[in-house]
Amino acid sequence: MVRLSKKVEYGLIALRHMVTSPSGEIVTAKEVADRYGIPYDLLAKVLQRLGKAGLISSHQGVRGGYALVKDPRDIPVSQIIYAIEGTAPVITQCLAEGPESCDVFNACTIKSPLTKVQANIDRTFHTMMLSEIV
Amino acid sequence: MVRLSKKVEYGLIALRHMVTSPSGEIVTAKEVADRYGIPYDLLAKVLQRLGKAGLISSHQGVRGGYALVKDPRDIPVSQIIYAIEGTAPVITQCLAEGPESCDVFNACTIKSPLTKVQANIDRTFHTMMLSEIV
DNA sequence: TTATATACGACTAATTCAGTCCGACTTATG
DNA sequence: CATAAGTCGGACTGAATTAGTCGTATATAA
Repeated sequence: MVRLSKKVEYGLIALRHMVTSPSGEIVTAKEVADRYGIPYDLLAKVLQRLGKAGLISSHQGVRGGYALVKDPRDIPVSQIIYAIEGTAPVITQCLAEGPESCDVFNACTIKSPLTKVQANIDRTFHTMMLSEIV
Repeated sequence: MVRLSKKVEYGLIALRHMVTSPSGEIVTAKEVADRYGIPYDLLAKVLQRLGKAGLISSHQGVRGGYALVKDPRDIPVSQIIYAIEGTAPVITQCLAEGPESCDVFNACTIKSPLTKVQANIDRTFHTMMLSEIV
């Protein structure tokens, strides 16, 4: 399975929504959830993580919400995924968590070749910017 | 999560083993399982699927086993994944199973842009050949 | 005839993901 | 200063996927 999580999908939808909104406008989690039929609680958590990662700014209290602060051309998809999932998109466990996590590590013959595949994946997600997702 | 399944990892290890074995030599599931510390039953199933897909030949009975029949330079990784998983590596459900599978489909604004990312992934797995995994 | 293999489906266990719930904190506004 | 509208964040549950196991059938070399 090589699939983006729902959280990432929801995050991208929300970010795209912000990109296409009037510049600097604050948008709430509820608005986005209603607009796109996304579970509110889940989306809220996703936006919080994007906020903590500094990809968007968050404003608490009445009339609070989230807003884009960076140029979408400067936000690679890889960064979005990392902010939401806490890990980069990595195709094997040992590449993600190190040798200890794999109980075939010593006998494994493919980890080195697979770094080539991984490099391509990296490039894909690093090159694609939020601005291209519109 | 963007990760190859254990089945695919095991399949790649086994295929690599065959590629590096003396040409045309028959290798059994047990051999490979022991050699690399892979669960036998699981590996057996993986090899059966690779056999059914025609990527390797299978031989039943005493002194049976599996052998490479194609040039590893003609076997793209995408084909290996498809043979083992039954599906191509696709980053969203709606790209894999069609609109019905997604309950946000109509409101979803990112499916079209994501096809660009998908195209890169496709190219990566389609371009990388088994011969490069050695 | 027997030992050694693959073939294949059903099943269970473990892990991950999606989604929900709840209480706390922040702040604009009447 | 009370209240409503927001974010913040952890704990929890249920669903889905993946990993691994088991049993039985079938093929075949010796």
